Amino acid sequence: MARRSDHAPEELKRLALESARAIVMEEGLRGLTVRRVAERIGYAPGTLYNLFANLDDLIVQLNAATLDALAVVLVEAARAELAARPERLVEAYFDFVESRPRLWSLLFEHRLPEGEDLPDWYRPKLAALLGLVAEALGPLMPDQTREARQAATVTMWAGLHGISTLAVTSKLTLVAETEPRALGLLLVRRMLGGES
Amino acid sequence: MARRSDHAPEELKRLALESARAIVMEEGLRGLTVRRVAERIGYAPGTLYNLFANLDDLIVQLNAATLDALAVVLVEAARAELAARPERLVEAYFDFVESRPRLWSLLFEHRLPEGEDLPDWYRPKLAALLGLVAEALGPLMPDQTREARQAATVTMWAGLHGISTLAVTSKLTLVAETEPRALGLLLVRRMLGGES
DNA sequence: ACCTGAACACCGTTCAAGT
DNA sequence: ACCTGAACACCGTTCAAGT
Repeated sequence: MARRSDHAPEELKRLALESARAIVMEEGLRGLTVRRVAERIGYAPGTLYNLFANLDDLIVQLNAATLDALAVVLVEAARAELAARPERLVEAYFDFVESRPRLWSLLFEHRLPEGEDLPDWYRPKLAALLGLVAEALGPLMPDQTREARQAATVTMWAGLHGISTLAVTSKLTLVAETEPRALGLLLVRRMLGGES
Repeated sequence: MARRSDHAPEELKRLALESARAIVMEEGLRGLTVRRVAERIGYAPGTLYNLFANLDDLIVQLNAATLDALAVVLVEAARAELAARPERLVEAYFDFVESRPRLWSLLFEHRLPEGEDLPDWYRPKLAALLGLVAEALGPLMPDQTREARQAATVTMWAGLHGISTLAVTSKLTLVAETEPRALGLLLVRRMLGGES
């Protein structure tokens, strides 16, 4: 058999990524298999290998879409007036994580095989997110060198990631009596040189 | 056949965990399978189910051993005189991560199946590590309430985790021109209220 | 050009049968 | 009491054969 359906290849890819997203949102990485995605879109498993190099490639593309969605909410938060930005950004970040914990987890739970690197088009997405935060918060660190501002931004970024990861895997709750987002805000304020 | 070897069950468990550790150090989580561990210790796959509930249980026990090893190096670092502790702790932490990146990655890459919780004996290990850091650095935050000190400690802990994770998965290098451990030290100093 | 379905080489886990 | 080996129900991936 062939040409089982009349989906254009781009359409089919979109469908596959959407099915994968649904599976991850329901069951996390453990539930995501090539065969289940194929079944969900009504094609044979082999068909997915016309659309993606392999399962890792599919996951990386799903993660890229998640990063794009995160960028959208952070851009919105960065529109706030300068003084409100730290809080708004932290709120937006944690809202995002808490509204799709498994999708967000996939961003860091998935690792490429030993020796494989993220594709070239992926890294600019990461850099853009960082740049967005740096631009939004940079004015709050006026007396710092560019290098110092960059270091502070990256540290905030990684720190928010760490707090969220531990919170999502419940490795924080039993050890901290403070809400993750309060810790995030504390981190950002201290990194900005605030005394709060 | 039976009683293939004369290993006491505790000895056999130790051997299995050691084989698992070796596999992870060489190939990471992706290379770690029940069948390969069994082969490595010279037993049938089914035997491992006499020693562990399943593969997740084996991994959790391996991770517990990793946490114990981390505790050892942090205790040593915490012996330094008060002013040197932040730097010594950060150095010890990153030395640990960089000397066994895949073993350390396993701590966070592995997730229990949906709805399963870490065993009761695991959480005190986490709490003890946090407590160790809190005790070592608490005196550097004398004018803070107990709650504030705890929040600061947890934030540092999660932040170091975030920096290390992103560094190990090379999601930091292309975006930061600063060494991970320098970012870690920056984080800790700022969280302690330093102006550096 | 695209898709199928079977095949291959793996998995985790269970369990009757052996000692 | 402990271990084996086969079985079961899955995997990711490939590829000849079909349209």
